[in-house]
Amino acid sequence: MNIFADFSDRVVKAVNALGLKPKEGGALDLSRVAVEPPRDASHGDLATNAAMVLSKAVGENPRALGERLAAALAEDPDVAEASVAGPGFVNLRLGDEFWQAQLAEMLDLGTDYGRSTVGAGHKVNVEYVSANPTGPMHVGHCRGAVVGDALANLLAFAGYDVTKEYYINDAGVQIDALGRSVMLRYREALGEETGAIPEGLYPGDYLVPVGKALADEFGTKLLEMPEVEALEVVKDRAIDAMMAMIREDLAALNVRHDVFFSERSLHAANGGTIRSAINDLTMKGHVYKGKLPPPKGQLPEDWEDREQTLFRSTEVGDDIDRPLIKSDGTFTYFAADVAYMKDKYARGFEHLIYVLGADHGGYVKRLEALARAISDGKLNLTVLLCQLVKLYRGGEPVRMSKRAGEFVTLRDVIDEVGRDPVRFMMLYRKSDAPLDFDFAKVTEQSRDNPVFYVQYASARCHSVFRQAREQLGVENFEPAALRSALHLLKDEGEVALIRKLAEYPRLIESAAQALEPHRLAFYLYDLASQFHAQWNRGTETDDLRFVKVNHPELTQARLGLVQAVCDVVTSGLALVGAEAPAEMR
RNA sequence: GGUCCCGUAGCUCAGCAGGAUAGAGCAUCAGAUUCCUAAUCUGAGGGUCGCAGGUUCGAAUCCUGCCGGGAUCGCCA
Repeated sequence: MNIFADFSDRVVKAVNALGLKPKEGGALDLSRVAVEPPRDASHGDLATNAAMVLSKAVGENPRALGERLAAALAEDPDVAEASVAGPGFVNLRLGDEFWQAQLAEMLDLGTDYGRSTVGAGHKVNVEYVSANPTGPMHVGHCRGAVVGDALANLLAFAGYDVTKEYYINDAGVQIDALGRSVMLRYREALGEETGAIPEGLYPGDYLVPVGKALADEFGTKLLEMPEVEALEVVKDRAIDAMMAMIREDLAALNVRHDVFFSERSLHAANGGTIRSAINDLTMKGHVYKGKLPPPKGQLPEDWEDREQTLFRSTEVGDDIDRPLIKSDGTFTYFAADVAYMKDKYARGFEHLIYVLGADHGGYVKRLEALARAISDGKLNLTVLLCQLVKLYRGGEPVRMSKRAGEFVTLRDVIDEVGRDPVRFMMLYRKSDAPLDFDFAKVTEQSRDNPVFYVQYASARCHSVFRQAREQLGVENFEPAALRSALHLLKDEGEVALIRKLAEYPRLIESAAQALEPHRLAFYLYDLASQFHAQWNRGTETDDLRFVKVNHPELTQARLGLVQAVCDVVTSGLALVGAEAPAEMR
């Protein structure tokens, strides 16, 4: 349960009970009333801005209104103290019993604690990765993959009906190049002397086994058929092989998609699907034939004014109209997107989320325009642009040359630093800020590394349980036992920890609604920090140790708290896509 | 030139649909190990939130304009 939402209702009730009337007449606007954790814990457990937000409409001094509201809220049995502070905040302090009851509820729910229904089952499609199937995934794909996956996890946890989708760009010139590259490897496998890989083809060694497999399967048969036909076969096999490789890369990163959607399938049957999607747009008056003005600034050298079939996206919010059919009659990449988005809309999605790299920034407006045109404004569309990841090794930038086929693959990164650190670090920054990724630092198992800090909290929880079992001679602590004496948890550090845990449901909801999975990583860091602090207080004050051999009841209560911390850390790390280890070596 | 993103402590960054005295980590300095993993913790110093206006009870947060950095800019995907 989100206690902030709960108390927000209670505050609204209290406001209503005061019988406030707006000066201007009509109904009182309560939409801006909020209940939040106060910035400074010394202010109390909860704070509401209600008095400040309403004072103007009501024509009453905010502090005076606050006093009346505080008096009303003090009637609530869970409220130990209600006071007015600052410009008119009403601060609430809740009784220990309330927090102990919260903890009991957390323990009942286990790792389901924090699961929410704010999503109300709305159908959301999260499209991410969508790397071209022309080679293994490289680091550039990594951030979008993790952000998209964690976001999808988060949305599902918050009650949305989420589909994780991968759009396979298996059409277009890069696939032709892939086909010809593999054809070369195929002939090579048959013993032909093929020489150097020509410019424009993919030189990577990873295509060698694909050529070999073709040689094994077909022998020289492909050489005997017309080249166009042979290339189709080769492309088929090559795409399959590349996607198999990509799926393995994704699995290594703990990324799993529900749907792999092929761009090529849209082009099948002579582009019928795309043609019909364009027809739909045409019927709605969004398509015309014409010429685009040249881009401002410096004119491309080979600029030629040509007539194309254009999407009148400027009428639905874009800056410039966008080509659908090239001057030579073939479809643009965007044309396939029209059909693809139409398909998503037909599948019943209410919200489409695209996780794209910063280099696709120029694509955002036309996608938004397209969503409006296709659905008459009913379809929600959000593009999450992930800024670039800069790789460093001990402070020095890592150079990559795509042309020479020298790039750091995703697999290289995972092998070197491990899956969990990669996932966590990719989320330990908001996605619209660039991210520096230093191999040395991420590998380091130290305080400089937030991944280990959080995972250590999980390990420490398990360690406390191990110690408790040993010292108390108990084989296993029953869930009921952990809950039996929670009333003994009165230390301010313990209650503070429960408060922090109580923020989790609200965090899930707000992070999901804001589409900001990084908040989860920061929350986990904070929680771990508070837990480590409480643990260490036991080193100063013996009474505060979690395991007290002479006080089995108190120990059980504290183990209950440790269990709840463990559950939230485990749950949060699962959303991040990392493990919550029982011990660290 | 157009569009989008960023600008917060020496460095790397948080700041939750505008709220109280702007927070962490690193680095610096001073401390804590007869004690559940010191992979941890406690404390100190460190800020004109790029600049200038505006909106309002209240702005790091919203609006406008500048400055600085990055991404991108017809028939590539």
